[in-house]
Amino acid sequence: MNDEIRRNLALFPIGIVQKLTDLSARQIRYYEQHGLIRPARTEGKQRLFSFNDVERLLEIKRYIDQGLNIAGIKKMVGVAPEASQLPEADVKIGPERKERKELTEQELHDLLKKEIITRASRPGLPNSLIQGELSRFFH
DNA sequence: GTTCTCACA
DNA sequence: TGTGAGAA
Repeated sequence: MNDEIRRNLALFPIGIVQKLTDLSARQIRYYEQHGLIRPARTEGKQRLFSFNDVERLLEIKRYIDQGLNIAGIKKMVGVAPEASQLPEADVKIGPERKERKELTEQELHDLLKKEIITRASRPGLPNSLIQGELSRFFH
């Protein structure tokens, strides 16, 4: 499984993302409306965020803290005009899987660790997580 | 229990 | 942006 796929796997429900980013569900949904992120959806309409989405939210959060508004952030992050509905690497979490696997704190840490390790081993760090934000993941 | 959408004092 | 209603 390559990084591209792994980074785009929709894994987290909005609740997890809230903790990861310290953003309110309201804000997260609001940013989605403005095309800043485009999480996948389960058949039940629930949002599923990928690592890429989380990173982008952290990036957005930085700009918010810097006093930028949505309009300014759109330019910074680069909002794909008609990308609001583009199919993203989706994950099968539907009827066929009776119980949606719960993401425990431990599993979450493992996932994040692996993700971070792969980035750390690649000096090029394209869209790396910010050092300061990184600490949030390791309590 | 969690998330979704929609609407508003 | 927050919050509450009503549904899934």
